[in-house]
Amino acid sequence: MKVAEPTIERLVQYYRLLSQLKEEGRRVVSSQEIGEMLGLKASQVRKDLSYFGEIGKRGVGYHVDRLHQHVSQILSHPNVWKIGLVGVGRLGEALLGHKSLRSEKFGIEAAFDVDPEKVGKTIEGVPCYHVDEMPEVLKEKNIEIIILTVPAGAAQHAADKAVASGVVKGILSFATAPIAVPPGVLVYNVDIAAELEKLLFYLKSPAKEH
Amino acid sequence: MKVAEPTIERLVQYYRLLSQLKEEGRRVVSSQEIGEMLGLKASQVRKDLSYFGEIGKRGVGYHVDRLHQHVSQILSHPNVWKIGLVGVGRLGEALLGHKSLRSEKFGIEAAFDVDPEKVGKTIEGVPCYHVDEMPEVLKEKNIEIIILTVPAGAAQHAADKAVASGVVKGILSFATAPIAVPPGVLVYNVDIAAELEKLLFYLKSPAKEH
DNA sequence: GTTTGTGAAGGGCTTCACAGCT
DNA sequence: AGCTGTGAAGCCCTTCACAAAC
Repeated sequence: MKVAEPTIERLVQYYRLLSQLKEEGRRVVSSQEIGEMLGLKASQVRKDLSYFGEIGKRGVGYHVDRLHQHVSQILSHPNVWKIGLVGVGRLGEALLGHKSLRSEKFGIEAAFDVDPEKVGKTIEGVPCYHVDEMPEVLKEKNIEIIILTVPAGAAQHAADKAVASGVVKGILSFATAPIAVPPGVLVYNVDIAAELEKLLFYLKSPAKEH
Repeated sequence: MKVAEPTIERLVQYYRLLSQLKEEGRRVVSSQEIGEMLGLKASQVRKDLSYFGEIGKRGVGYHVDRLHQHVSQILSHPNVWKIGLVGVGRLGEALLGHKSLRSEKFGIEAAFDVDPEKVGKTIEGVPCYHVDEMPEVLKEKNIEIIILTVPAGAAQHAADKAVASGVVKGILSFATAPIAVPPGVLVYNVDIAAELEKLLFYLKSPAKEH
């Protein structure tokens, strides 16, 4: 089954909204209502949800509990992902303690840095190792995901070292530098500075509403 | 002139790369080379750069200095943007000290929180005010951009308060909740948890290389 | 010969519009 | 009558391919 990336992004939003509606005791919701709450067209919502089978009831809408479980199923994975975080600077430390990076579905199991002040300590409940120990620790703990929060200049080197372990399948990078990886490894970039620059550009030249 | 959002995002990358090439003393670069360094097709690079006039030399390539200045011009703005950061938690504090959010083109001028421990202090060189003081401080300092790093539950309220000042034009939100703003205010979202979920989804069901 | 600039083609995501259930 | 599911249309961005410039 082929699913577009924007659809997956919205599914995460649907999931959050449905969790909330469920808590509020809401039983049924329409694509129209979901759209209004998330700023999307109703047709977009229906198309997204229809990719994974007919789940709504025509003339009625979507049953909140049922849809919640359905979306959860789509986003679920068989095993619990183990994550390693490389670069325990301010941003890295912030992410180590970030609530949305803790769940029953994944968790940060190890941190890595070069600072002797940090190596050997436990930060936000996560043990910190030296970057040189990465290959062994990643293999030992079977860590398949890496969060990269190192300075741009160190990003490629850190990525290489992580990938060399042979167990890393995906990297979420916050570095403002493009990183190259061998085929089979998936990289997503979160470029905070670029997001800000985009915002500033469209504020300068008023064009469209995002 | 109509410019696509993905183009602006890439322009930021071109700018960074050109700054680096300039420092290395490089004089000329081709679209092919830029593409290889950033992981883009050469035709994409040329199309992006051509939106803003003919800047390359056929048969030669792009003059690094000239192109650097040209891209800088495109991304530039007449005034220096002043930014306010709302929510001095771990993530907020990390962003206050983040190098890529400091430049001659913009800067964080004020932080806001409700924690009495933080209000009145100067954090990473930025004075911290109480959230209740936002309207006056924003107006006084003429702060037009807001970075939102508050918990999801507080995001809409904080956004409302900031927008109520009347001077805020753009919001960069890190909250995992959609925020509604009146027309004329531009919102960009950085959803870290959603990026991670996307990565995990495509790792589960091996599909395309990003 | 080399590399840019660009119209045209291609591909992918969104929106429309309506058939199909309830 | 109300709302979903979906083929078709529309729109936007990327890629191609080649003429034009050096």
